[in-house]
Amino acid sequence: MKLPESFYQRPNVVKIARELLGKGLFTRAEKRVTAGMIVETEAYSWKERGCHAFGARKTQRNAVMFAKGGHSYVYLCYGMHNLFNIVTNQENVADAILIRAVEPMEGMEEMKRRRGPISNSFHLTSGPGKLTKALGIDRKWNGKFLLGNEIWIEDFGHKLPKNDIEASPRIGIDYAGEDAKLPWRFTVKGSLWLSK
DNA sequence: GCAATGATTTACT
DNA sequence: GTAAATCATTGCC
Repeated sequence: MKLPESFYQRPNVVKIARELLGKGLFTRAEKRVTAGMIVETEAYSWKERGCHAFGARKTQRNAVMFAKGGHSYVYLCYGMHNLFNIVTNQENVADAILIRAVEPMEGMEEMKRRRGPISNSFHLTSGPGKLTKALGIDRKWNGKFLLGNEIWIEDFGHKLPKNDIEASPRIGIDYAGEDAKLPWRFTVKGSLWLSK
């Protein structure tokens, strides 16, 4: 079943990031459904430098982070990669969770088609820029609500033992200084689909 | 108005 | 291991 609105609107973004592991991310693009199990997330909060909305600075790009929890935040990085985030917390509190990797579940052939014939299946969704391409997410998906029929997250009853979850520092945000060391990255231990 | 740069991926040395 | 690709957003002039 789909995760309820209330799941995203709780105040502790780090806790939500951890709980998203093992959940299913579904998209319906070009009339085809594709889905993957979330195996890697990172939490971002307006209180630390790693976040686009650091210090509650609102800009045109990150405006959707200030919406209430349960919206999607998609933006372009390095000029060519769409990164997918989930907005959490209450309205005007800019917290978000970056989905860094998923394990393919449904629509494998469709995802391979979008990614091109070159990449083998293990590289299909093992990175934030790759999974958005595989699932058909691009910047037009920014600001969508995660309870519609285009994109949503399901709890499909996957059992994830607590000791299979690992926390580590986030990746690629060296510019954030001390905040870069926060152990706000969560991964499923031993998954073959983690980003490298 | 304009230059700097990034929550990355890929290919090549 | 290193570097290039490539562009919207940002912040400063």
